[in-house]
Amino acid sequence: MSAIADIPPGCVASYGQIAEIAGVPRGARQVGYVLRTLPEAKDLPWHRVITASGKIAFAKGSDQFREQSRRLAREDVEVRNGKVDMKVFRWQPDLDELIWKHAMDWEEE
DNA sequence: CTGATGACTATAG
DNA sequence: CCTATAGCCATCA
Repeated sequence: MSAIADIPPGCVASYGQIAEIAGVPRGARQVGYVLRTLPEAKDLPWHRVITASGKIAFAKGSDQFREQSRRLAREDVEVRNGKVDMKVFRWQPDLDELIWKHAMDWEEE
């Protein structure tokens, strides 16, 4: 089970958050491990996974760092100085359903 | 089995 | 904001 695949475009989630959703309350490091040994052919949105403080988990300037920033920027996620504004881009699983619901309401009006 | 490692996190100074 | 510390836990040598 990879909760990572459920992260919608334009949002990010922390390693701990992913772990929790996946049913592993303290598996933040394991999530990192999984991503590290990730098969490329999976098409998993690994770039939407960042640290709890909103920072990209790579060293600024590294290839991976640039790759992730680029992918995020492309998903309309604003990356400033290697960090993402969690208050704005943090993914909240329930939010999906809410937005969906509201979308329905809007259509009715 | 034991100890080191790391795409982590929370807390304290 | 940054460093130090201490938990955390699957994987590996």
